[in-house]
Amino acid sequence: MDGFCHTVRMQGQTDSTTAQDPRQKAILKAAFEAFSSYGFRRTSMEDIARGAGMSRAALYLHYRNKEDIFRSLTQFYYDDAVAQVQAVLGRDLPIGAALDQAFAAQGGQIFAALLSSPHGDELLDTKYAHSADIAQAGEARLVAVYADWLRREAASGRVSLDVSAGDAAALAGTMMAALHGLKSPRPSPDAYRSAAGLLAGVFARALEQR
Amino acid sequence: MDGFCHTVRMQGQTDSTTAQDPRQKAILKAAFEAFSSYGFRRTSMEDIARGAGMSRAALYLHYRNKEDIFRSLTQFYYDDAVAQVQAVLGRDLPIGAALDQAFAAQGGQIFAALLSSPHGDELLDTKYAHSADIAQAGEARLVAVYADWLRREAASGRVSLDVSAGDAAALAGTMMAALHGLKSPRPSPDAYRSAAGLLAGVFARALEQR
DNA sequence: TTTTGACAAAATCATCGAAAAGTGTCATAT
DNA sequence: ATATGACACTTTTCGATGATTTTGTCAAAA
Repeated sequence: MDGFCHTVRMQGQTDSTTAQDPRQKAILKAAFEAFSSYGFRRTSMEDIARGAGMSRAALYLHYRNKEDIFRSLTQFYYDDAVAQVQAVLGRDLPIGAALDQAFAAQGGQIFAALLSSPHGDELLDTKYAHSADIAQAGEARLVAVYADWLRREAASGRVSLDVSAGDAAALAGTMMAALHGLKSPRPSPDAYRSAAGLLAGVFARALEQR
Repeated sequence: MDGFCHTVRMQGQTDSTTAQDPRQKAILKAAFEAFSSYGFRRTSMEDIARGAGMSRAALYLHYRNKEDIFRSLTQFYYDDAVAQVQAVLGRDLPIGAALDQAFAAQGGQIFAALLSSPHGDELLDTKYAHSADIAQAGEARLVAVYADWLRREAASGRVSLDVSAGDAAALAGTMMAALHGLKSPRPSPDAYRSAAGLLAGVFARALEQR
């Protein structure tokens, strides 16, 4: 597991900060390891501190408490996902390939690994309980990224928004929801990838200007 | 809430029987009311018996226990959903209308109301814990119904299965999963209907022979 | 400055027994 | 035939207890 080196922007109680700091990176990484093997409740600050190579007291110099760390991790995931999807969709690929790669980039990330861990259920609860706001904002950002892309492609005449009567946001929202649905049977990464690819093909065909 | 008058077929521990019997109908209806307002755990056999206008002892003449009642309710939902979807898809409508009506018929039913009740989470857990087999079989039946329809339409040249390389079952499965995804944000019935309609349009466009 | 050991406060856990509620199955009454 | 009251049994609930763990914040050491 790698990739804990991007910019993380906090909100609400959590201060605005970055994970550029190698210490923060180490903490998030240690927290990820601990959460995915023990779950949220069973992970103590001691566990995380030890994993990050520091004392528990030092940990409190960086994060207010366990919830704060989890929220930061959630924020990190969405920042990462948004960046990746944005990168893919900015690459001016054919519709089908763009959606396929965007879906893949979005699915195979940090949080997905967390949620498919042995304690996935509890971590999902935790996500809703402690970072519902971040998740909601993150989903909204993702929807916005897809919607922008749809509008761009529509403007250049490569896609038609007739399906949603021109409403790019509604279409993007439905795309996201449908994509989430593929995760409900807790499929293997491979099965998920293939279903996501199929779904990408469906949306591509539905959108292509004929 | 109405519609407890169809044939219910049990399996496993549950005996094969029907809900034609007005008593059974009354029991299922009472159970539905109780489950949706108290949740599964907090609903006692006494509650259901009273709601169905009989003594608790009489209830045991019809169902082995609470789990049995819940399983029967699950079975009832799927039988109903399959019948409705089958009816819609047998009506030889245009692709878009067929999917739209099928999605609607499938979503606005008994179980959907249960799961969007105040105790939706617990009831969802209950469903997985006590009737995962029925749910899985039901989902499979639904997928099969859609897959059959896809094959029929493909044979008559009205749809193309190119998106899934000719695999009707995979396509049907992805359709179902995507449809499930629309429920994750716990939308209002109206919002769900509109998202389902949009999704139906997307699949219709992707499938239409051009 | 930066980190930590140590402390007090808080939360969690296991255990207990008594009270309450719920379950399943009779013998009996309608 | 059906349905029910009543009985024995099991499960849940609750409050109280103390041991244990965890948390958050210091003053002090490196």
